[in-house]
Amino acid sequence: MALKLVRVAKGEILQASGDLNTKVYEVRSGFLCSYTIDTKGKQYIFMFAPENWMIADVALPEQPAQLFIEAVEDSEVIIYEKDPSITLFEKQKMRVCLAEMQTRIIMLMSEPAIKRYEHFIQTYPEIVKRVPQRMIASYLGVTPEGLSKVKSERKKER
Amino acid sequence: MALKLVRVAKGEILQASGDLNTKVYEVRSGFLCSYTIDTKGKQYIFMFAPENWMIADVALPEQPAQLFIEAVEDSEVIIYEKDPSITLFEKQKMRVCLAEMQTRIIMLMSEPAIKRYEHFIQTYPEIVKRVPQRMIASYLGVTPEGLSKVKSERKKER
DNA sequence: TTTATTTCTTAACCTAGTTTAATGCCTACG
DNA sequence: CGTAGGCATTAAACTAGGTTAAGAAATAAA
Repeated sequence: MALKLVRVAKGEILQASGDLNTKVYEVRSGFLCSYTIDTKGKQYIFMFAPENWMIADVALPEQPAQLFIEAVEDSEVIIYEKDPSITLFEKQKMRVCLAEMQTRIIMLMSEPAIKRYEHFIQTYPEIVKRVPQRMIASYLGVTPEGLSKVKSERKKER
Repeated sequence: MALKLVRVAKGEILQASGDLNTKVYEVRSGFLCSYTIDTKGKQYIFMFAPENWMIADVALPEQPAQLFIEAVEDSEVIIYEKDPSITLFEKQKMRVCLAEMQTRIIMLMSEPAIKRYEHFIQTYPEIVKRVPQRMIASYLGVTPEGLSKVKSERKKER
């Protein structure tokens, strides 16, 4: 399997939405994330990937990528060519990712923004320290303003 | 790997939320679905599984299941013990399911209910024929009333 | 067929979260 | 040092969709 180690600087884009032959990225150090952008230019964080995580667009192989993959911090990344692909995904790391997707869909449907936020900071306290809040808001499916709002409402209640 | 073929009647529950050692189900004939229920008793469809689909709770193995798995029609189901598990998931079928989860998260965050609905009936016209609309609404993260509403608003616009 | 049960739709009201815009805060950079 | 760009917070106005309730329509059961 083709394998490559690259260094990317903060802000660099490893893969863009629309790209064909997407790849699988493993973060050796640093921090990546994936996201989409809608027609109005609004960004939606899809996944965070700190050290030791894998990140990829899991759209079907013939399809163009739905996601951008970008470095949130300077990072060292191992790039796997996707072809023999899913063999990677079955590994433990991918299980965590799958489970996260499941929980996330459920929460997007059934929990209000504040609950999703509280769950997130409890589950991923280290990520909270490393990305701006607006990215967390985006990951949770709320606007930064919306998150600020529900947070301050929650405070008042006490 | 332990393997079992069972017949289940419509409405039968193969696995309940909270169950340990969850299994993987392959639908030979009929139709299954998975869902959660919140504290108020409201149901949220997580996945549909017509013939030849696989369905499972992908929460981590030590964790209790988040999902119920239930027969929407009388069905024949192959049950796989989960242990050697992910080997199954990597198969093509699971890719489709993964891709669907990705698209769904993106759409839950970025598209209004009506767009999600239109995408669904276009992508899965056969499913639309087989399940009541309230289940589709639930899958899309809207209430049945909400779906009726946006549908009739869309009609008026023309 | 008649009855019972579930499903779909409509309507009035309500709320969580969006949008837009302004303000203050940092941090980076000249 | 000052200033420019990104980030967080707040507030006012708005809206998509939720909630509740009731009626119509379709399915299933008897």
